[in-house]
Amino acid sequence: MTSTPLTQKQIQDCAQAEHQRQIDCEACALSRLCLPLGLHREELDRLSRLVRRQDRVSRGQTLFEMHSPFHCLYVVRSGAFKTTISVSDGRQQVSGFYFPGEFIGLDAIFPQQYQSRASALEDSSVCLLPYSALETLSQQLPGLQNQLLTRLSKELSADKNLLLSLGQKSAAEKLLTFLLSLSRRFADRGFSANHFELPMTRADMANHLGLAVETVSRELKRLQQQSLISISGKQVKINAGDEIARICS
Amino acid sequence: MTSTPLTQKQIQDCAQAEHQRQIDCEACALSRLCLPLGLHREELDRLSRLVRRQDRVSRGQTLFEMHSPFHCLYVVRSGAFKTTISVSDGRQQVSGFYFPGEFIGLDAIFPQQYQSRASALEDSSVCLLPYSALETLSQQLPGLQNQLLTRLSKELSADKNLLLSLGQKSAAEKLLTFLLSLSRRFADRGFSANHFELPMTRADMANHLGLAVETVSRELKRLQQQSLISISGKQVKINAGDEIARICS
DNA sequence: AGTTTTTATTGATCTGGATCAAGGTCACTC
DNA sequence: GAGTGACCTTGATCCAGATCAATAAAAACT
Repeated sequence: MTSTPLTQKQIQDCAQAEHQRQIDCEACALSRLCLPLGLHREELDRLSRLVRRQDRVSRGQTLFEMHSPFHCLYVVRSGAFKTTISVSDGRQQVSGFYFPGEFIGLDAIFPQQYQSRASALEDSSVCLLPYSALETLSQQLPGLQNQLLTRLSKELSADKNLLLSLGQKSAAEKLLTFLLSLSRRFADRGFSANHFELPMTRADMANHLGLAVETVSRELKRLQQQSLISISGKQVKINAGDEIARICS
Repeated sequence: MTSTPLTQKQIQDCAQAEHQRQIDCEACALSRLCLPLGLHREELDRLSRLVRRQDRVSRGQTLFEMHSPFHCLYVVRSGAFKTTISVSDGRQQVSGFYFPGEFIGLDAIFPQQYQSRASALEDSSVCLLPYSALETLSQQLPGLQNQLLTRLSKELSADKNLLLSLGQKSAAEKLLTFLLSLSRRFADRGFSANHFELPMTRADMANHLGLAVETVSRELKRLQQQSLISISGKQVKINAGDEIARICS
């Protein structure tokens, strides 16, 4: 039994076909963070057949626009992305940041259209997962079904936590909670938990946390004066991770 | 009001507690809003076999505590629930409200422990879905897998919208957006979209929207003075649904 | 049916963080 | 390496909504 091949239409719907290549999930350096987790060699092969890769997504480029029809999930391969929801009067909310191995577009499964705009924070690359084929395949591979459900649930958890931040926390607490979550995600990816570079601007951070840019600037400075963090431009050092974790929990 | 948690036995073995009965999903009045959607008769039968029902969940009673081990998803049969996340210092955030046909506990799938406390806003009843059995069965029933993924995605969409409210909107806008979402959910359940009763207190509403109770009271009054709504205690009338929808979009 | 408790309203005052305003710094491009 | 535009910081002021305080109205309990 073979998995459903991608139709030309599906490929074009997802993005521009010319920059996409078929790939080998088994050989991918990201496989420990990505879908393949828990799949066997033969299963990986079937997964590989439906995945497409888009290697060049340059800074600022969008993967999809809000309300455009949903066909593919995206997995970040390298770089970083943000998603933005907007209201008719122009106000917008940065609803999430996405790093290698993370899925973009999960909230589009139900309405069958993307609920936000996704754009690259730096030069990046992604894999495209045509959703209907993925759904069919995950019917046959329990590990894949589990991965999908888990990813959805994980993003749900993260969003509930952000709700807590936005609804109840002070500006400084919001920032600490945010930095801590970044720190943990970088650590998961094999980078330092205590020293990293922010891929987003102060404006993105401020908007995401429901603050003004000026407040972010001032509060980061204050957190540095308290020696909880050190910050210089986009370079962040977490000086008192345990203390911060205590404050945020 | 007393709040009696489920016994450890109930939590650990969803299928055995004395107030739980096996049920017939096919005969359930809620089937159009619930999991059975899209399943055939024979499939429904298999689903019915793993679902258990708990008919008496009285006002204030909890379904599960935050951080307790995850075994079951819950589907509201009648009544209404809220979920609450808390931080160590006692602050808490009402992270969601749940009505008949809606799933509680989806964010627990990934961490395998509940991420909030769920409690009944009024006398209610629920169905319990032992998750591991559900996962196994949905491997065999494509319609069921689709339902699960869809439910997760739908809640994700709803949360992203709430993030937009919390991050960017004024108190009045938050309230209108909230009332509109309630209105739509009631309408989906066959009730009036323009006249309904709030199942939660002002305090729950305020907390959910990141406001003070006093602000909720004052802003609701102001919205009534603008003739957008009529409100008296828990009775709400939506007078200008289209106008409200325009403001919220 | 009356008492207690919880929930809701209203008014007065306060404040965290927004907004306004002005420079400063960085990273491009040419 | 000078110019340009995007991004960040800092200071001054303002305001939406929080907090404090008191009362009123519902529920819930006895």
